[in-house]
Amino acid sequence: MEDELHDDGAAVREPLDAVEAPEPRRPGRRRDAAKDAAIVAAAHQLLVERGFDAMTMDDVAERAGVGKATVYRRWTTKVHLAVEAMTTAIPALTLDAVPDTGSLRGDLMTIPALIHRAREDAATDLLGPARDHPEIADQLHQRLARDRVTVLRGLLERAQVRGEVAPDRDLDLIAVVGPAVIFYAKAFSGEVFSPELLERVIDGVVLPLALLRP
Amino acid sequence: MEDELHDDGAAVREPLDAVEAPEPRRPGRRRDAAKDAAIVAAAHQLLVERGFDAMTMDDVAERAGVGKATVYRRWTTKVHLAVEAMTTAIPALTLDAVPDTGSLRGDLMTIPALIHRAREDAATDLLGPARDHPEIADQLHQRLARDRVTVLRGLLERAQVRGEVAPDRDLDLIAVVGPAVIFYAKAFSGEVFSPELLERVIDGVVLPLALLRP
Amino acid sequence: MEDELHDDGAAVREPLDAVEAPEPRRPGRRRDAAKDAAIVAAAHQLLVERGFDAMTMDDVAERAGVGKATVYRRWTTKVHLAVEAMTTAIPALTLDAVPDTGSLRGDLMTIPALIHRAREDAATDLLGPARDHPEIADQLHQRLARDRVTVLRGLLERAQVRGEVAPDRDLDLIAVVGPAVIFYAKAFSGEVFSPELLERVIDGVVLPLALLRP
Amino acid sequence: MEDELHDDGAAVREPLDAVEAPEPRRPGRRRDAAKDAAIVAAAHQLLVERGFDAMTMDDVAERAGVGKATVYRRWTTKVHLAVEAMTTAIPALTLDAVPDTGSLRGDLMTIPALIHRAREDAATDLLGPARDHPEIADQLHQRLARDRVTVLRGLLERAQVRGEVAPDRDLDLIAVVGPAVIFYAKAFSGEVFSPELLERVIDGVVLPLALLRP
DNA sequence: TCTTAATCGAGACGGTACGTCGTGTCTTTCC
DNA sequence: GGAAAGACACGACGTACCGTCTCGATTAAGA
Repeated sequence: MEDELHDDGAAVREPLDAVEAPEPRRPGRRRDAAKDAAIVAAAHQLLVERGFDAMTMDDVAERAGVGKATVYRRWTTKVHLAVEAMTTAIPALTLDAVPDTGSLRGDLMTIPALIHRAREDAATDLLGPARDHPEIADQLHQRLARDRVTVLRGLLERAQVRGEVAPDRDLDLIAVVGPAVIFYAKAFSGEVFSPELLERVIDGVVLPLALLRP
Repeated sequence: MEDELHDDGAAVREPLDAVEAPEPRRPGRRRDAAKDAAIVAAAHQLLVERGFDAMTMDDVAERAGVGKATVYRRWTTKVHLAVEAMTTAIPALTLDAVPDTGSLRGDLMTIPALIHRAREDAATDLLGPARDHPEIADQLHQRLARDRVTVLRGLLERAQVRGEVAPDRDLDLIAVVGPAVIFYAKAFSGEVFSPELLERVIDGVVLPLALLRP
Repeated sequence: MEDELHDDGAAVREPLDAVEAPEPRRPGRRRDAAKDAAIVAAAHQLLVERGFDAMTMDDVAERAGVGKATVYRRWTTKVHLAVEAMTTAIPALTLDAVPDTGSLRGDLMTIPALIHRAREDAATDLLGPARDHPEIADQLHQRLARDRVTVLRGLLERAQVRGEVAPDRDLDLIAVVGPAVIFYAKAFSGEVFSPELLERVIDGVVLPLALLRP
Repeated sequence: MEDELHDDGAAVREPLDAVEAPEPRRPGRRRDAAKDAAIVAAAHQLLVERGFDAMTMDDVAERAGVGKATVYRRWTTKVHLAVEAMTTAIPALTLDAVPDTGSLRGDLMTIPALIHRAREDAATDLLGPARDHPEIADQLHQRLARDRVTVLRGLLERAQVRGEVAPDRDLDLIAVVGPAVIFYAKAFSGEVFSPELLERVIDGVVLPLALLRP
């Protein structure tokens, strides 16, 4: 998924059905996957500890026990690395991960466990710098926003099938409202995510918009 | 309003009616107010053209036709200046500025004229850097978010008085939903503000939440 | 003399006789001459201690108590700085500095005091790197070689006037022989300069070539 | 001759007539002698083209069509390789190579053909770096200086036997003067070697010092 | 009018991160 | 085990930006 950003130095992969392709592996020492992990881990720690500006590429390299060239061989820029570090740390979110509780409200209330607060702060720092690297911005948006919205849409559809949600609703819009309010609250008033806030949003916004009118 | 940030350099001003105060003005050349404007203007241009990171204090000074010291005499930090530049460019928004069209929907639809798109892009860059300067973050939040939410709340109240809005609604929450969705759309999918988006949000979210059920 | 290398930052100087020229001093803070000295001194120490390759620009800056930019503002390159450091450390040599002992041999024997061994070692390191910077190479050659040869030529002329040296001799060539042999001995056999070597060269080469045949 | 520097990697070679020796050859592929030549050639070209500092080990390997490891398996250091490249390019000089013309002047005038100018420029670059590797410095000195001085001494002795050269002269010193002046001229004034320079040195320095006084 | 004090433009300065590149070593795959 | 390819640790280089300081010139107030 992050292949566009994270140049893995390998030849273009054969399609899976090209069975007889003998995998023409180039010679030469291969990139050590463990370094990737160490670097990303170090970057992530520093990002959370100090924020984007105060994180240093030298520090990343040192903490990862790696030379600077090894870092730059994989990520061309501090921004690239930071984005990867953030998005890797935030696990991809899929519909399967959300248990089907049988009611839309029940489903939605399971969400808090999926959110990683500290990371998001740091991620916000990246919105600006990433603007000049569209591919990067895209990756950031994917993990930070679109993934979640997609999952929420899935839950709404599930509930619609179940008959809980009215058939004429703009699910795309409704799915975006929750994350939007929560993000906005944090960005502009420092209001941290809390179960109370979540509940208020669910009962005050999402359900009223989605559910059948009594 | 920005007095805390914008060091005036002058002794605290006496109230106008304190006639007997002998105006203890220090000697020396007075600050040239025109410079303030030139600097803010230059900063604002660069912010919009290039974004926060790529804006340089040397560039600001040069474009303003001013020495760097003159900039730093007024704003202690690049972040301070940038925030001032952004918030100055975004005029304060008050309820009085919104014409009373007689209906909530009508009121809400007058909003587009009040939004200055380009500025907001740059403002997002400041969320990160501003985090370590709470006073600054606060100013940013004020102009970029709270002002608007307050106005919206005012409109909702007006409509509630009128009987359009149900008396039991969480107006604080509803007032925040609109800006939140629009900001989120821009930050995470580059979706620019448009009248269509606004209409979709008004008709799909704000009015359904606010209005009396039929 | 080093003006071409050491960018003064000052406007072209008026000729001395342009009395009424008001010296149009550019505005702005002037370069601190003390920094020049500190940097050159630091560079020279490190050059002698460690040699050219092991001398670091960061170290120079640190030891001089100066930022790296301050160094690079004056010398564009490590090579430029090193050459300046070497040539500054080797004081310019002029004919006046050599006492007139009354005999050519006497004059020549006063030379040892004028030679600074350690510096020359380091200077040799610069011959290679300086080759791509002709102006630089020139400065190096001036102090390391031409100055000396010029002084020796002066001594020979003095002796020629006195009648010690035959009138038909190729003084340019004879003046170069001494330094050449001594440099060659050091470069290619590590033979350090010593009064004995000097005496051997004077009595075995210079005087036989210069003096009148008995 | 360069065996100390050029690690053969092979067991000490058996004399050719040791037929019964079962050749205890270690297992594994043998080193390809052609690579040695290719590497040295590449190094030499780059040395002449760009000088020591600008020559890169990666470049050498690439131009030689060889892996970097293959280079380092043979020469432990860039300096080692460079010295080998220079000294190999400058053929060993022996007395036998100089035709006996019957006169000292005639012998000396045959020298130009033996000098390879371009190489020497690069060789100068090595004087500095080689200083910390005494064995290396020694090899450099051998080829660049001692070989020549030895040959010149031989010529002088030949002439002394012939009665051309006075019996009381310091031949060691006289033999060194010529190379010294020529090297000095090149190193410090960029004066290239030329037959004219050689003639001037021979007639102005070497012969006057060596020959019997009329 | 002279003194004093602050502002101004220009630009030097200390510090520090960035991204690049070179050396010498190590790893992988093939021969 | 040699060889080509190329990853790796280390560490220097030269550039750029931030926020501070210095210089001489200018501009008020107060004596």
